[in-house]
Amino acid sequence: MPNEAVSTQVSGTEPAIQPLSRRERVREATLVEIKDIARRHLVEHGPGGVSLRAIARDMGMTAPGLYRYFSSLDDLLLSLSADFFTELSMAVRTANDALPERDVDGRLLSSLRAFRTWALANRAEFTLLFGPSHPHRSCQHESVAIEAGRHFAATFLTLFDELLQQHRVSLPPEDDISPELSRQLRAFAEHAGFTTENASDGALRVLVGCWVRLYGLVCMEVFQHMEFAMDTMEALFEAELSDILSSAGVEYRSPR
Amino acid sequence: MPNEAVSTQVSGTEPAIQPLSRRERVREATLVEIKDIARRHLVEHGPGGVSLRAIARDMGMTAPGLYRYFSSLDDLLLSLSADFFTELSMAVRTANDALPERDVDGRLLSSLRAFRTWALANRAEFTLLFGPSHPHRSCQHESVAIEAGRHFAATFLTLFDELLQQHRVSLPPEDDISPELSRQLRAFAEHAGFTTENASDGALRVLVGCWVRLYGLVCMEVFQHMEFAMDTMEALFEAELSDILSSAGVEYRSPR
DNA sequence: TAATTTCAGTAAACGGCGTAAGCTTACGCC
DNA sequence: GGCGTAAGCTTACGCCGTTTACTGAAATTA
Repeated sequence: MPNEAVSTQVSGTEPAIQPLSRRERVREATLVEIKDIARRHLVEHGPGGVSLRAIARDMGMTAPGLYRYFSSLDDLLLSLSADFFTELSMAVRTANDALPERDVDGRLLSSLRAFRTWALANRAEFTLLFGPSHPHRSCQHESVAIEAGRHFAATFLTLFDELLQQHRVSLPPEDDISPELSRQLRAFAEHAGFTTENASDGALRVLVGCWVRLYGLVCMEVFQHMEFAMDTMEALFEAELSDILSSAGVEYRSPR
Repeated sequence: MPNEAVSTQVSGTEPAIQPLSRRERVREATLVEIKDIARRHLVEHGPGGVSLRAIARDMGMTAPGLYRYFSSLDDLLLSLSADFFTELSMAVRTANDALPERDVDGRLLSSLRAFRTWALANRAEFTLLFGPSHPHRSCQHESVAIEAGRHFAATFLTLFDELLQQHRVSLPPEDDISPELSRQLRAFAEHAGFTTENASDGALRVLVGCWVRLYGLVCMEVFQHMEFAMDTMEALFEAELSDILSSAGVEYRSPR
């Protein structure tokens, strides 16, 4: 039994070393080729414009062959989603790491801008991640993508957590938060894996408020619902960014 | 030439009286039947789950026959979009008209809640209107839908205008608005047909800010990106609504 | 080395799709 | 009664996802 593989890997993170058999190496290569081509089609024709047959044709093979790699078209798109989430996470983290650690404000600004930048440079991919969810395949365990999504969320959550560590966030008055809202905020925190001591209801309220605003802003731009009037929404984004962050006690600085 | 039709109609708004020939009546009936069934499919299978063949099958006819009514599937969906925009406009207007005219705050609150309510009761329809735009058919003159969309926007714009008439909106400091942003805000106002004297840069800034937040909030709920943590986002919506409107000088009141 | 298992990829087929071209048939008008 | 218009049909083309049964080569075992 030479070239034993995958038997004692650490977890899903990294395959420890690389005792990949030849079979497994070529399989891995085919897998990434499929995903590369699928992404190209996604970018060129949007979600819904991705088809197994066209992908297979581009690779010089037949569609049923792809079923050795993905159990369905949906499965392929889910796998792509996972990739995109980690790519987006990396983009944000990179922007974050470009600034000195103690400059929390700068890192936050930079991270949020990186989110928008990635979204605009990868509209179709963003749509897949943050656009309308499929009607039938509900949010239920689409393991890969959901896990990557959680990981992406953590990127922002830790950043926000750092902000909380420093006193500065001005929290909304306690009685502004209804019991109902409080319950839902705590449920959110739990499911998102945000269980710090610092996470008071007020802090969660601010966090979610910021996220919703950022999300709306970027969606509007990516989905092009202002296209008829604005060529780019950069200026509006910066203005809103300033507002959003000031609600979290962060001092705005213009980019560059 | 009895039963003369459509010769002297006022415009696209209403066919004046109803000198519709029998032919035209039955055609009209078929047309609404197609759209009714299409909407059912849209609701049941989402956009992308609407197919001419399935619609035709449900009506007991064949797909090519539908081309007598719509020049393509896309054309049908566009026509549906237009209908949905006017339906949504009506829902908002109805909520607005339920309160006394001088209660601007109340009418605004009621209108924004009606927007969310309609969106949640008509997820698929909302997605068609406000979800990702098709990649290839850019926003270019999709006449019917674009016109209905403009009409919908006007619903909110007039409401906001009333708010401006009364001094109360506290405008952001002038120098908070970059020249770039100013230019884009004015472009937006012009394209949206919002040309009141009251529309200072500051006012436009507040208006667009409110709209973006409302949009993001409702998108997040309709697209179910918080589903994993929150069953309903009602509480969060009310909390954000309070924030949003306070930025426009409107006093929040809880519903009912 | 020979036998055997595993598995990537194929061909054929089923049912579904949007759409174009050409034909039939009935309604509405003179 | 005759005729034009247009609604709806048939047929056809080329896409699509997915299933089934198969081939043949590589990897494993003996």
